[in-house]
Amino acid sequence: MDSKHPGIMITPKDQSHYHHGNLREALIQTALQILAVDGVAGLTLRKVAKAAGVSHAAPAHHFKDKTALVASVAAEGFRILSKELLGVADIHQDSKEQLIRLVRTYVGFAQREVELFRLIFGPSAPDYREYPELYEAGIECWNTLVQLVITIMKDQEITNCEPDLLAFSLWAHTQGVASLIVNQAVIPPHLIPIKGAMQDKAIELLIDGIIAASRKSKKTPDGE
Amino acid sequence: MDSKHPGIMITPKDQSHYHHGNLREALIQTALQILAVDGVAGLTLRKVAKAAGVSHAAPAHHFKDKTALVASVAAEGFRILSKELLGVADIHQDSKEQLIRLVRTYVGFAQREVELFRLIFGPSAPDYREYPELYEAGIECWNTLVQLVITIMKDQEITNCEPDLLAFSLWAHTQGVASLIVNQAVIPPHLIPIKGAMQDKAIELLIDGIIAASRKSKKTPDGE
DNA sequence: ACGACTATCTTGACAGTGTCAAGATAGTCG
DNA sequence: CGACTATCTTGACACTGTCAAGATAGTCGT
Repeated sequence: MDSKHPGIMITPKDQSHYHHGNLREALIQTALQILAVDGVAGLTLRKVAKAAGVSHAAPAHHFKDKTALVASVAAEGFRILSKELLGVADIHQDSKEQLIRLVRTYVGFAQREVELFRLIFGPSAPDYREYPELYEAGIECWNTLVQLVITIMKDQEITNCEPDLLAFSLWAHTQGVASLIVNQAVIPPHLIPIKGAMQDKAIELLIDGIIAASRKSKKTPDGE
Repeated sequence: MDSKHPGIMITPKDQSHYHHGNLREALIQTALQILAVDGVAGLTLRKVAKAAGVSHAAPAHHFKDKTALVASVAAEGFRILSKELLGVADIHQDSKEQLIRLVRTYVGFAQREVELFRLIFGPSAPDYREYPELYEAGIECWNTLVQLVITIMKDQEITNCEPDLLAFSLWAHTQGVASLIVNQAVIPPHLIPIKGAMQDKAIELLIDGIIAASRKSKKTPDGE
């Protein structure tokens, strides 16, 4: 048990500090690492405390609850995701390609940071209404997404729906793909080898659909 | 605490049985009710045992683990979902309408049985490879979905993609919508009032997209 | 420089959790 | 009727989150 997290120990930078120095941040980072190894179920306050080199009750002085710590970890997750999504925007290219890239980045994040993704979008996610930090990080992530979608819509001259709506639809689809993959949804065995291909196809289907729908509505404008 | 589950007590049908009679099934049903009230986090072996009127270690003789019980509960959830989806097939009507109905049913299930949905598709879901009962129930649910999609594809003369692929795409999208709603994903406040409308629009977008993509490919067949 | 004062961390305790071992009980079969 | 098995109970264990009380270190007023 002890040897399971060999390099995970996060020690204060300045040993002279009896007071850890920046325990709050250290706890979050430690929690992130433990989460990645042991999953949501294995993320324990006491384990985090021990790995950070403090007593089991030390976290209480920086986080009211275990939930509060989880909220901060989730917020950190949102920030990481935001950053990755922003990276997509930097690459200038065909906007349909960019859209696909966007989705791939999202799904890629989910696959790479499985447990973090589960934490953020799963049942263990804290109520964001109670944690402003989490809320802000989440909204920033959403805004990043919408901003990208708006750019792409201009490019593709899609005008038949609002950016928010399109972003939501895209988000839902992406979220679904990621969720099904990450949470190991029950998929027939003969489909498992081509799961990756299916995922790509599913994305294309949606994007083509959006564009096609936009073209259609340009010819036959629908007031609704 | 005791008064929180007033009518939840599931007692043996035949009082004369010291041996509960059918404790296994009773535990699953009790767990379903506790799950609905207290959520995944509140689903406790001891609580289930007490509500079923047996000692805290009694479940061990019917379920190897807590996870094993959860697996059975999840399997039951899949069966409920399957049944509801099948109900959609019974209603004969325009197949696009049927497709929308299908998605609505799925999302409706997620909204009505929030905690059960979280259990099935969340991190707490047991590995289906270890629980044949769960696997079978899941596959049956998937097959139900595919069967419906095949019917609809025939109706709409969609031939440019395999049913499995379309089903997966549809499933992913639906799963995403349900997941975002159920797990209270961070959504900007100004969008919350129109969340329902967005959900409907998102579905339509996908379905229109699929159909449009099918039409397109009929005119310009793409070998890939 | 010295004594309050506060922030930070430790120690110890508590109820609640899942799980295991050992014993009690009831139904079944030879 | 006695052995046998399935089923359930009791008691214990390590582990969890949380709280209260005390110890420690840094800061500030005087």
